[in-house]
Amino acid sequence: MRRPTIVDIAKAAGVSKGAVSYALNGRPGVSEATRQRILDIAGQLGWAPSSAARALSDGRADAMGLVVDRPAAVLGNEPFFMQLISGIQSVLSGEAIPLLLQSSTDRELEMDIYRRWYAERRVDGVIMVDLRHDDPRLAAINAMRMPAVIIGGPYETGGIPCVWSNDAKAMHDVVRHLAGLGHEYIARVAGPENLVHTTTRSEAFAETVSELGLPDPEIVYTDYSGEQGATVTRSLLSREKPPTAIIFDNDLMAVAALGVAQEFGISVPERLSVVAWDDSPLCRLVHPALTTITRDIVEHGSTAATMLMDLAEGEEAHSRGTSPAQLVTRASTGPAPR
Amino acid sequence: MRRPTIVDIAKAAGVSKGAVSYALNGRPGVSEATRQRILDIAGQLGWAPSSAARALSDGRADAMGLVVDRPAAVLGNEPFFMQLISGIQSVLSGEAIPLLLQSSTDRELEMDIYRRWYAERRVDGVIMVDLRHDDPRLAAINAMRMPAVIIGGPYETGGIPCVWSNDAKAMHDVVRHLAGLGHEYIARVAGPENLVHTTTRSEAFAETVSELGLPDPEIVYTDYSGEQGATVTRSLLSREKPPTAIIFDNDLMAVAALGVAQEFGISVPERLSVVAWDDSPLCRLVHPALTTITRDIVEHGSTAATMLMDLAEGEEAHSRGTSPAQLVTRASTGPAPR
DNA sequence: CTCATTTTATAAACCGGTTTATCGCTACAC
DNA sequence: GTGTAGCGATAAACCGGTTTATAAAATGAG
Repeated sequence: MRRPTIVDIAKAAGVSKGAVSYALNGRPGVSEATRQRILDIAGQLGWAPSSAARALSDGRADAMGLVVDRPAAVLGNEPFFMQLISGIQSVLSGEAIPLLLQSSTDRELEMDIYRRWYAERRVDGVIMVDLRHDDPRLAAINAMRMPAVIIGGPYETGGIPCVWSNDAKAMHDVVRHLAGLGHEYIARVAGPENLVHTTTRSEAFAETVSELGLPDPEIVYTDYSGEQGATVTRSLLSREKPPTAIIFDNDLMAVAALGVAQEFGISVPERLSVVAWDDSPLCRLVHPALTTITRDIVEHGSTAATMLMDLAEGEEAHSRGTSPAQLVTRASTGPAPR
Repeated sequence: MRRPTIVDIAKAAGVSKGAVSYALNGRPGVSEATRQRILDIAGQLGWAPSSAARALSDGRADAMGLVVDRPAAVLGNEPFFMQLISGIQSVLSGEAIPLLLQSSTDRELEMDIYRRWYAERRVDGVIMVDLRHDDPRLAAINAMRMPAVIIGGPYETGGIPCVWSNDAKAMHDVVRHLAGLGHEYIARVAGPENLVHTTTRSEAFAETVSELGLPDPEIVYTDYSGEQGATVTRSLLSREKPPTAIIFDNDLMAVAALGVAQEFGISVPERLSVVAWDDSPLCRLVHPALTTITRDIVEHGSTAATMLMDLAEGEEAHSRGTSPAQLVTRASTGPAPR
């Protein structure tokens, strides 16, 4: 039951190793008859190339990597990552390139993993998520000269190509939607402050609010968890002058807010409008269904994977924006209470 | 910026390749002084062993694989997988062993992936999920003699060791809980019928119901999606004699059911009790909070990974049960309406 | 002091592919 | 008939490690 090698094939076909290699890779150097004979024998023996031998010989790993730097518990509840992964897979699977996945607990460990993967020739490149301000990973990646693509940006990427979505525009749309419904006191419950895209959204939020001449808004930062979403919502609704609309940075916190509102006897959307970010089945299932910003996360993944493949081939890759995010209005937003 | 090899180290230290190998692997054959010198130089050069070269030389891949055979869209909404993965990672990361992840669309493709991975020496073993009746993967794995561990069972595993949870006992507890609250018409909204654990739960459900002398129950099979959960719930609640309690096979469908109940003006738990399966933050966030069966999914992953490592070392591994599933009663279950 | 043993180190083979250099042979142009 | 391409195939080097066989040097026993 030993796994067959090209030497086994060569013996069986009565030719040399080299001839077998040419035949199996479809390159010139063998006659058509010999090629067919070799292919047949390889098929019979159930041969598959040893990725280790290939990698050693041509220096390519034929694998890509993704490190996810969030607490494992949070992960399972963020549809974002699995959607991203499935987008990545849709491209890589076609090339029979596996994705190496490892979760990490902090950035230092994450950089170690990158270094090790690349030094060990386990991957040809990586996709990076959760871009931070002054992100130390950028310098590390650049120093290693490892092909990489960032999900996020387009600023502060240190010259590394990225796949970005126009969060500022999306936030603008949300605020205008709410203002159009008569809301004046709009709050924003954001993700972690050190993430670049959190700041991008916050700035767009503040800008649009001020453009519209609305009172100074409140922004609260969280760790994306449902617990913090609930806590923050409770605190906001307990104010003397509570907001009439809240924009959340993911779906889980918005769902938690619905629960808190119900607990407070505040009906949605009559007395409070709620907006989530990144659509998921969850947003459609809860009652009232959540108004959200819908982005095509799967597309983010497939675009990034395609760019990474190009980079690994030695070609250039340029940052790309994704299809624009859409505001999907559902039952959780309505006219501001009088 | 070429990645350094042991030859570079050997040159720098003025010794042979072999000496470097001994030094780096902590085996006898070099003096303590030489070993230190070599280690220092390796550190300075930022050397890491080429996994390809190692794999080629000792025949080990130092990687494990997981194929997820569900539609990508469903994946993002199932906390199960990310939790399982994080459990697996918690063991593998410690050994610096990456996890190869690939999603597939059908079982044939999945078996191809296993075959290729193993033939290409990309993995030393795999973890299999979603055990089905007459699962063709079992024969394939056994024929390849590839180390593997199944999440599920303990029946129909074809002799492959597994990590299983006592679903029958859990289902028994749920039904008794509901019966204790006075419920007689209890329905079960299950996952796909061809999964072994779905049948296990269905049998336990039917058995317990009949033991308690309750009327013949209804079981409906779905694809786990929120949409089907909602559709089925709608149909059940439209019956002339609707169930007063419904047990779902995951959390998403239970959440969908809460929405449908609200839509129908049926209050939970006063007129309908709802039970979910596998706890997640979601179950705590919705209103009313969902009564669920809680299993330690992360533990499933870590146990499976440990067993797989043993198998790959050539040791035997025996199937193991996990810590028992717990019924967590929350606000979504209450006394049956009169 | 000699001989046996252990320690330290090296050269070379090996893992399974890819690739380069080489060679014999046929086909073709001149 | 000679020179030159071009085809089909092979031998051998190479990728970066591990491991075996072997040799030289240091150590110990008698």
